[in-house]
Amino acid sequence: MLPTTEIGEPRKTARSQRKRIPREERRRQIIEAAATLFSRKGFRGTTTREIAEAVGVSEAMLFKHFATKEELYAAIIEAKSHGRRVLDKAVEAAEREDDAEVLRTLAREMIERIRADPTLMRLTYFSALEGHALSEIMFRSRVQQLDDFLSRYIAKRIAAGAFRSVDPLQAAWNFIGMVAYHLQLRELFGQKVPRHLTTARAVEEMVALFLHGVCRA
Amino acid sequence: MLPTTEIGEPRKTARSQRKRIPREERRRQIIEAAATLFSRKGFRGTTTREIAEAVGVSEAMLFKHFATKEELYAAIIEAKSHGRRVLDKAVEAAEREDDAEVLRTLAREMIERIRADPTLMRLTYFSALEGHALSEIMFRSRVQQLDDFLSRYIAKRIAAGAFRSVDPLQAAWNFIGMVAYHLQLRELFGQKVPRHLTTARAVEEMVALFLHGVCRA
DNA sequence: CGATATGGTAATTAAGCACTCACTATTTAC
DNA sequence: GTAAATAGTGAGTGCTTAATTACCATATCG
Repeated sequence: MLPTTEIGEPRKTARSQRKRIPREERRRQIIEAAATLFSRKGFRGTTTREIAEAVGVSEAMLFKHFATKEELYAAIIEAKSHGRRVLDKAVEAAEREDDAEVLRTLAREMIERIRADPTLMRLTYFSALEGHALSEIMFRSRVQQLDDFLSRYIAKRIAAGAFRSVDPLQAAWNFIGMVAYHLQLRELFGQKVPRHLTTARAVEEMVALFLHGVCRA
Repeated sequence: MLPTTEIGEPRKTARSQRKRIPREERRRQIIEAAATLFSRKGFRGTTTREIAEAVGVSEAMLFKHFATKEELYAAIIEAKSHGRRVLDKAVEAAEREDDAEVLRTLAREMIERIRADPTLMRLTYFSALEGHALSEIMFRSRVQQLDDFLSRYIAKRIAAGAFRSVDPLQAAWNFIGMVAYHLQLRELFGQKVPRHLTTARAVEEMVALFLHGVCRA
């Protein structure tokens, strides 16, 4: 309403020790903050103002980096989707044909990574539910490579005569499903778990069930 | 701005064949429409206007029935949470100690119901992600009773010497996890599935894997 | 019939939203 | 030092949203 000249304007040049931060780093900060917020409250549930506050800059700054909120979202997917692969360690065990170790490592890696930072998991669920086109990219790059790796491994072990003749893809889904449900219960639904059921114990049960389940009877 | 008297007011009494519908039925209509929309676009992603339009009624009407959007949400949970139990048929098989049939029925029921109407599943995910306090109620009433039933059944079969001595709760989670992941892939992530992997086939693979996995070797 | 409760609406309000603009401060390059 | 480039902002804009208000229409019952 009133022109800004109204107030005495104590232009605190001295106080304005605004941190001038190089472009790329600011960009990373924004992506990081936005990812956390989106994963907690969803795309629609997060305001650009909140993101700006979390970073400690003005909203206008966000839009200097990303023309739209949507574009910021895309940048997050882009940044998060090609992280290190979950299965580096498992590949090693697979070469030695150490079945139990392959499964154990796979499960542990999945669980450890997601527990350390549930952002990506939640973001993926949110995207899928909100029907974001980008959810597919996220999903493909993360989950599907697991399916591929494990189902191929199973197929190989069947060919080698070590496993029964099950459907490799379905078998892979079955194992990954156990792990995924474990994570879902704990990270998403906050399910209370009896004390004796440690993560390690749970993983061993999954591996044992699976291996007993597929071994040639 | 202008007083409403400005326009000639063509009070179309004749055209206003407004359907006067009894209170309770309207209420149900609203809940049904809102549930569908919330499940598709989330609580925050759905506007009261959309809901009103879907019902074919003005927004004001919604607020005559439910003081706030939040209250409408609560009513949905209330209405949806005590549906028929998923496990009526499985209980029967459990009494005959027909292991394969127990698991098969359980899996089939879960899959059939959710495919027939994914509303509840999606609503549950949304609530959990959006951190709605009500998600717990939904989750408890729906998922947890499955866990309870199956883990008790497994415990019984271990005691009877039919199954290996696994952890009953973890084993139950393992099986339900397989089914849940199956649903998640198809209903949430729209995963393409090879033609030979019909639902029936998938269920049989799950049951076989589980039973081979827990039978006393 | 007329009084009354009830189903229904159009129009409005106040807040919140993504996004813009005109401008200021701080570097960096010459 | 000065100029060009770059990091940054306060104060909007116009639109959408949940929620309200003030008023209409129809059914029911004495």
